[in-house]
Amino acid sequence: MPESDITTSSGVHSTGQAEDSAATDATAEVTTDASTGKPIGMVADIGRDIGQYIRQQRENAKISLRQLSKLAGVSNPYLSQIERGSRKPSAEILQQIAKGLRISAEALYVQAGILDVPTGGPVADAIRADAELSERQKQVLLDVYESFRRENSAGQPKQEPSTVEEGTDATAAADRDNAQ
Amino acid sequence: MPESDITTSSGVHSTGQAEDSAATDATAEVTTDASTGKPIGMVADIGRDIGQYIRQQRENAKISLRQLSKLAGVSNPYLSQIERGSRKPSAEILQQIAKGLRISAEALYVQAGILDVPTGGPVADAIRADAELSERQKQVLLDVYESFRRENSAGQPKQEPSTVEEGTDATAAADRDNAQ
DNA sequence: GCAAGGTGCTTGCAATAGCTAGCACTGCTG
DNA sequence: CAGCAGTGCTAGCTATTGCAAGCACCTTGC
Repeated sequence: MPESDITTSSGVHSTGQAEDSAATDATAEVTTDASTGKPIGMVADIGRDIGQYIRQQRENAKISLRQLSKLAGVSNPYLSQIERGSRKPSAEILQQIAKGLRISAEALYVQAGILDVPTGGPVADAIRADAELSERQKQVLLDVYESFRRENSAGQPKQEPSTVEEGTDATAAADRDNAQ
Repeated sequence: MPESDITTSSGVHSTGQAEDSAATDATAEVTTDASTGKPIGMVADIGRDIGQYIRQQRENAKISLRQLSKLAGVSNPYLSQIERGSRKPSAEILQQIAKGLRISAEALYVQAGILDVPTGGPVADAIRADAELSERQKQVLLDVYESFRRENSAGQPKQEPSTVEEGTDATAAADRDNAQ
C-alpha cells in the first residue's frame, strides 16, 4: 500500500501540500478541497485507488517496478508516482500499463473511473451490439431498460415520483429521437 | 469537418506551427514529425478523428457548440479546439461530452482509441464476466481463444510460424499462471 | 571491502490540457 | 440602424502530465 504522503513534492505538482500533522498522525482528519470534498495534497481517492490496484497487480505478477516500467514503456519514476497515488495517469498510460501487466485495459479503466463496472446481461449486450441503432438511440433504450429494471427490483417504487416520470421522460425522448 | 489549420496558435501549444503555405495551399504536403510520422501542427489523426466524430454527433443532435459545452460542463473554446482537432481531450472530458450528447462514453472512447472496437460473441463475454478468474487469467484465456479463432478463420494458417508458437506460448503462459 | 547491478524514489523541467477574457460575425427585434 | 443574443474562434494563462538525471539503499559475487 503506497504511503499517503507527498512529502517534499513541490507545490508546482500538487494542488496543495498535505498538512505535516496529517502526514505524521494517522488519525488526523484529511484536509479536503472545499469544492470537491476530495483530499488535498493527494490526487483524489480514485487516483490512489488505481495506483494501489496497479501495484497489487504488479506484485501478483511478481515483477519489480522497473521491470513493469520497461514492459509498459513508462518511466519508472512516473510509475512509482502513479502507484503511490501522487500522479493521475491518462488513459493512454493505463493502456500501456495494462499491456505490460498483460491484463485488459478495461480492468484498469474501471478502477480509474473511466469505465463503469460492466452491467447488464443479454439484453444490454444485444442493444449495444445492434449496428442499426445510432449511439443516441442505444443510450435511450438502455436508459429505458435500466429504469424498468429498477422499478421491478424495487417492487413498489419507493423513490421520488420522478422515478416514474423518468420512465415517461425516457419514452418521450425516444419519441423525439424518432421524430428527427 | 473542422478546418485542418492551427493558423496563429502559439508554439507553446503546438508541437510545431504548420507551414503558412500548408495553411493556404490545400495540396501542400503535410509536414510530419520524424519520430512518429504524424502530422505536425495538428494533434495526431486520432485526435482529429474524435473531434470530427464529436462534431458529427453534436450536429446530429442539432445543438450548437455552446449548448453542448454547457451540457457537458466543458468550456466552449476548448470544445471548439477538440472538434477542430487541435487539442486531445482526456477520458474525463470525453465522459463529460458523452453525457452532454446523451450517448455512451464507450462510443467516444472507441473513436479516441482508448477502447478497442468490442469483439467477441458469447464466449468472450462469458470469459469477461467470470468472477472467479483473475484479470490475468481472463486475458490469457481471451488471447488463447482469439488465437484459435484466427487459426480457424485462416483455414490453413498462412501467418508466420509464430502464430502456431503463439498458441503454444499462450497455453504455456496459462500453465505458468496456474503454477503461481 | 568493493564493484556491480538491482531496487524505489526525489527533483526540476518541457510539453500539454483546459480555462478565462475577449474578438468578429450573424440574425433578429424594436 | 442600434442593441441584443447568439455563434465559433484566438490568445494568453495556470495547472498538470510524463520524463530525464540523479539519489540512497540493498544484495550479490569476487
